[in-house]
Amino acid sequence: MFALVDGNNFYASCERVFDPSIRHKPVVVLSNNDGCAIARSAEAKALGIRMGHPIHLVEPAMRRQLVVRSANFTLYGDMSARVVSILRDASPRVEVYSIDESFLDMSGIRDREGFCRDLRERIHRWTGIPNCIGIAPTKTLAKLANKLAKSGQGVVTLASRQQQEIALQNFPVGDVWGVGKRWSEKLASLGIFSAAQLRDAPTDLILQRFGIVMTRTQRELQGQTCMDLEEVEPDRQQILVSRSFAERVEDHDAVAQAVATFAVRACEKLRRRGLVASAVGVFAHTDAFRPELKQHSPTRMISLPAATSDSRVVLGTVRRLMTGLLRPDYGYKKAGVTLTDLARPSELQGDLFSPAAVGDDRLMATLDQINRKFGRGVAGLGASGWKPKPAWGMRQQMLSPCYTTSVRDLPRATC
DNA sequence: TCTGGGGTCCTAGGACCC
DNA sequence: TCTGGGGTCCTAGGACCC
Repeated sequence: MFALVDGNNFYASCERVFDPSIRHKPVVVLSNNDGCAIARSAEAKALGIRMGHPIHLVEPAMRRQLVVRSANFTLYGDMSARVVSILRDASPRVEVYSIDESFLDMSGIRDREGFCRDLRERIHRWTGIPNCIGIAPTKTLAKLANKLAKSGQGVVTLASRQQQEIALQNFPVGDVWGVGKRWSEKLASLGIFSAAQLRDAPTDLILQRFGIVMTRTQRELQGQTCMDLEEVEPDRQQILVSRSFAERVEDHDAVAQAVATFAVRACEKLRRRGLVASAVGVFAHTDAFRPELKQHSPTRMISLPAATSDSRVVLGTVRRLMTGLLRPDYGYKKAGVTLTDLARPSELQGDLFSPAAVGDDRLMATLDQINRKFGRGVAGLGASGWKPKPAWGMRQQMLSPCYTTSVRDLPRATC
């Protein structure tokens, strides 16, 4: 039996924890560059603000009613860690599925509903994050139960066949975990509209039309566990750092500096996970939302002679990849760096004549330590350019303080 | 003026091997 | 004239997730 704990409107709720003045207002959190809505409070949803909707397309009159915030992932990540620590305290087996969702193993717990009600209350009281919990024999059903819990009850159990029957009859198939927009359209064309209909559809038809993944979903809806709790996060296969720029950038040096910055950041992520990369890629895009402008989306990838997590090695590679990549007189709107062929250094295949991995681990560890202690970007490499306001910077005009991770941003109480 | 970022898995098709 | 069977690896594209 699984429980899925999910923070309600997570990013919007994080914004509210330290700013009571926006508690009952329609709050919208925007994506990087203040582009699209990526979280909405209940009030904002009620006003019709859709997920992923570009904020500049919202009517000005409506826009004025909203409390709009730039995404503050430092804050959300820290709040998430607080919630997870409560979960780990409550249950020995936890899978952190995303920044705002975790699965818990419910086996051995007699009064599951009571347990989850307590847990829900504790999370809210200790962190300020409202949340809901769904309980069911499979992850897919637990996700479904969680969605039902959002409409008021807070905790929903779908343990018995009877409970599942009523719930699945009325549950739109497009809201089932693993069924996206495309699949739900295709399912509709086959006369499948509800979760119950998908559960009861002929398996060979589902396999033939949708593949193995959907049949797994179907089995999970039938109550058969296909997905276990993954307590240990599997190693990444790829690390990608990319950003859209606030403005189109024609200066190739500025793009190169942006890409260098992303490469350094990607290497930090790589080292943090204890991995090394054997391939490096770069890409850039012009502004796809301006079809009248000249478009160019170059991409390049190269295998390294030896695996590394050394920023200097990756930067040198990135510099070579960037040479001649961009076209003169084109304005670029986005760029990124990918690290692939990731591995643990101990698992690398050696070579008689050259080392399996290269780089100075101690130097990099020192660099990481300095930046952890004194703040990101305190020490680094010159290729990033080091400008306080680079041409490729992000737009973040409504950023909230990092209340929980920066001493300067500690909330103040006045009396 | 303004449109995110970071992942996963599966499948089909082509190149290549013996 | 005739032209197999079995496999791997890679890539691109498509679907999904938060």
